[in-house]
Amino acid sequence: MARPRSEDKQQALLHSATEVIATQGLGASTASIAKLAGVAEGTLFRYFATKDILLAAVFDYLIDELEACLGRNSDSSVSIKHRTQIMWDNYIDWGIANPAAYATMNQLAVSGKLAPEQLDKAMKLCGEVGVKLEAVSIEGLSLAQSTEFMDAVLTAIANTTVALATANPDLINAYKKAGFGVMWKAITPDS
Amino acid sequence: MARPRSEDKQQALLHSATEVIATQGLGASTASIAKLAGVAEGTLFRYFATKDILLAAVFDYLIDELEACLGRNSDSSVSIKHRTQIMWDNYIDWGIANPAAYATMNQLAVSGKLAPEQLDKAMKLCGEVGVKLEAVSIEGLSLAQSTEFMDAVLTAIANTTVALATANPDLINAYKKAGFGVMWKAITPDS
Amino acid sequence: MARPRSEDKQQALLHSATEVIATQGLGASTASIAKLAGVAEGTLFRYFATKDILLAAVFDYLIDELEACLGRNSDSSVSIKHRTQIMWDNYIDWGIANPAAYATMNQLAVSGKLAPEQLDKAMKLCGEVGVKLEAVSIEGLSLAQSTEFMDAVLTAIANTTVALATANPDLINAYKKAGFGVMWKAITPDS
Amino acid sequence: MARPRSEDKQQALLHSATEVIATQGLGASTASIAKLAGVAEGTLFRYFATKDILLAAVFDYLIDELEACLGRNSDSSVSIKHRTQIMWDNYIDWGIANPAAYATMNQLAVSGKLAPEQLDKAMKLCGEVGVKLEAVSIEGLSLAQSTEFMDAVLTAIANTTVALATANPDLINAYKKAGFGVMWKAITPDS
DNA sequence: TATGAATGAGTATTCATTCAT
DNA sequence: CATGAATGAATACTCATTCAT
Repeated sequence: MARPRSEDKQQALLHSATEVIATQGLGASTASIAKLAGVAEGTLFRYFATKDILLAAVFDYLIDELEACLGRNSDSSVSIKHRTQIMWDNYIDWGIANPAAYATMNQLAVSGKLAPEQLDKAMKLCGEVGVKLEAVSIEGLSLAQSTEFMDAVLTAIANTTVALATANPDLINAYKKAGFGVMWKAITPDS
Repeated sequence: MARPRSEDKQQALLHSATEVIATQGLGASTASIAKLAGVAEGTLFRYFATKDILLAAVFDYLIDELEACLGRNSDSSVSIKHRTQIMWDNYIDWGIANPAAYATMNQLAVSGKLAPEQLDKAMKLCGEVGVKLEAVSIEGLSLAQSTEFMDAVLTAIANTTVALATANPDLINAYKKAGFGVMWKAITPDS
Repeated sequence: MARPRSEDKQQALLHSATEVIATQGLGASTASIAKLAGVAEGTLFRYFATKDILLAAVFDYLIDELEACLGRNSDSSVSIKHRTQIMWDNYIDWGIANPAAYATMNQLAVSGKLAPEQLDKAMKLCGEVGVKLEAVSIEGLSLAQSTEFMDAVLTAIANTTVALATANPDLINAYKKAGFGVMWKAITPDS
Repeated sequence: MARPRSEDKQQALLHSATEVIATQGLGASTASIAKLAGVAEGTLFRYFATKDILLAAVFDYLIDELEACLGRNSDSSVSIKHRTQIMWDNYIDWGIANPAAYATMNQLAVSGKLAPEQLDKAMKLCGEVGVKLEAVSIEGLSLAQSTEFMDAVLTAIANTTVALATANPDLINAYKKAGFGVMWKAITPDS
């Protein structure tokens, strides 16, 4: 199975899978994904040899999309808290603006079908939001373990924020702000 | 007059479903659930008319189990923080001791197959861990919304803690403590 | 399986089966029949060892009911045509008044589950409507065969009449009269 | 570009369904129909999305076959009665020659699974046998209702004739002739 | 390379019948 | 004798995957 020609079709399939899984769950048929992508049933398997491979690719694709939206906060002229808040806002906004992507990512994350590295990468990405903080070491945990833990907590709070904000679109800004406040308190070492 | 319906079989099915779903996902077949429970395929449907009804019942069953394990911390002679920590520890311990239950609850929670009331109840239950805190009102949110948000954050941090502790059983106590610390900071209003 | 006690339950089951089959077809479950009859699932099988035996009994039961309604036209003081018309009217009226019985009889008649004798009896019964006519012998057929043929034709016309009359309740009398006219012409030998 | 959908398989399925239903009734399994047709179980559902759709298609298929066999009696040089008799004979002959088709049509006709238009078409087709007769109006019925009634009677007599002739193959010609005689008397207005 | 027809194992669910109570 | 819980084979239908065109 040589890498097939059309980049377009590959993207269309990943996008279609995101939408279909968001509404129908992981049990969504490959046929329905192919249909929404505008390709034939068999064509899907030229790009992704099995359904599980497709699902893993969807996760990677969504992580990449999310990463692209987060942007880089290399501007060091503003405070670390402010830079963090900008990334936080980007993250929440992305989640709200792409509910299908958000839902599908969650489904995949708990599906047990992803390689550990994929989940790690997702965690890391979220962690980046607060990564410039001087690393905190938690009692009883190595530095790496502490960071992993903090990343995970941050991710969890962010997802919670997205979920509630999506459910109450009128209060997006309030949730965004509240989430940031809670997150900041959670990951900031005691003074 | 006929054989009475067996409470045992109902429990066996709920338990079996928990185990099977934890390893095979929500797509686990009703046949495999019945088999592990030691009953005939058709018997499952005498107790749960459809698979979806079974799934919802599994969630309720797990919530009830969790609730029973949390216990009541009515002993008012100790500080509120200490009482909260006891419940927190119980919650984390339960999650670690029952990984199948934990995994299945998570799968169900994101499945979209549960009634809103069920999810609410789960959130409330977790929120109870910190419920004795004087309620905090978050800027821009009503009191109820603030509480809902805090409950959700608490749940998210707890789940994160369970996940990491389960993955690194040697560090259970460290994660438990770290999780509590982070959670406490997160839900405590700024002084 | 000794003949069970309750005549009532037997009748209730036959009646229930008639109603249920009329609406759900021969695939209607024994459970639903038992339920409508107000008895337990297993009880049905004390009265009718198998579903097929029940179905056959339903047919016999309906034939008996029909027979009872037709009455006897032993009053020889009126003309044969008039006596025939009275029976015809009774037959059509019964079909219209008992649509479930009529529908179920038809379903059973084409089901292939009845013994030939049962179908014969049904035909004979219908044939009785015109039985007092001097038997006509049709060219190429024995007397018995001629009678059988005439009975069948009569039955067919009667059923047709019932079907159309039921579909257009306003025109019951017109159909009844038209049906009789056609039937009479059909079975009357050429003068 | 892919394998074209096979007209053969569609026909094979319709034919197979006709045979299987004739012997096993409408409860015949889709698996058995597919097997006799020589295709996989799943293939059946590519051609007919549900069993009910298949059943309806079988009816249409049989009506078409019957129609083709009836032929046209446009030869106006012979008397109307003679032309009618030719069609009558064709109809009866078809029924006798295709007992499975005949049985299946009857089962379907009383199954309640057909659209009214389908039953209408069948009736019309049979009615065509006698259609050239000047339309008779029956007392109390509109012209359309009279025609419908006559069509139904004609169909009923024809089916009766087929049934008896099939049961007694030696007497086919006698029944055919007798049936025509009765039918002709039935539908001819009184002089 | 793209297509979609074909496949057959797998799914949830039903049901006639049995039998412990 | 009546009950209804238990059974497991059977059913309509789905779907990931293959392969002829």
